[in-house]
Amino acid sequence: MIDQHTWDLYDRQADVLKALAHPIRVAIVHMLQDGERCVCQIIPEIDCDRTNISKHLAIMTRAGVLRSRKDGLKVYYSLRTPCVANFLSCAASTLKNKAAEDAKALARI
Amino acid sequence: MIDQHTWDLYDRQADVLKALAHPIRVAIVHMLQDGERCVCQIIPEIDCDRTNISKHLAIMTRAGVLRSRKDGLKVYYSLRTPCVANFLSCAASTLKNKAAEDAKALARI
DNA sequence: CAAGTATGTGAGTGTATGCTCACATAATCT
DNA sequence: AGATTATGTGAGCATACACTCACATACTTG
Repeated sequence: MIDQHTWDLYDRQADVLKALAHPIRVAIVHMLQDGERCVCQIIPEIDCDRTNISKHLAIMTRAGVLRSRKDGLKVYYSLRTPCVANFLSCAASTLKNKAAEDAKALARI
Repeated sequence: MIDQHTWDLYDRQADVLKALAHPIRVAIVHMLQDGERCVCQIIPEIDCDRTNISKHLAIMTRAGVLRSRKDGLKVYYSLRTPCVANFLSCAASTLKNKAAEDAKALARI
């Protein structure tokens, strides 16, 4: 049986993962892989309501995935922990792997 | 502007992350780090409804995170892509990192 | 083949999440 | 100071998700 303290940890780890589990947030993390960007650079790349992006940035910041820095009118966001970028490539290889196994399974039929 | 094909990729990457973004599923991935387990081994570790665990396993399998293998009455689950285990340690260091920065920010006040 | 064991599924309900709109704040510029 | 630009926030609605219960399937064993 998993004890309460361990569940708390799993809860918070899940929160970090939740913070990345949305296509728009994946896109933002992808953009930030090459360094910090201000909101005004992120908005034109992602075709959706401005305030929506603000909220996605807030979610990731609250979860500890992003860090923000204000410079004049602009707010710059960056990845707080670079390892989160690996999530994306691992997710990609998971998809590839599954596609390959599914194809093999079909071939067997 | 991000094109449609790239959004499709982000969508599917987000699906993989969603498949891990739940405390129970984090716990299961944690268990499977040391190798495959049958459902009957997972259930007693996690104190919740049996059918609920079935559904969480189905979600992760559909997303390509887990693989299942039937042996007699039992079904054994394992990680399809070992790199997903890194998610947990990266999530943990994200939490640690954020805590450290928050503490530093408080100290500055 | 009947009973038992291990696991999966569909329907219904409650809660959480995402999105948009109107409004708020904060720094800059004239 | 007043106007403008960049960003954030709260309320309300729509959708998605997690959970439970009753039921279904599939293999095994007497």
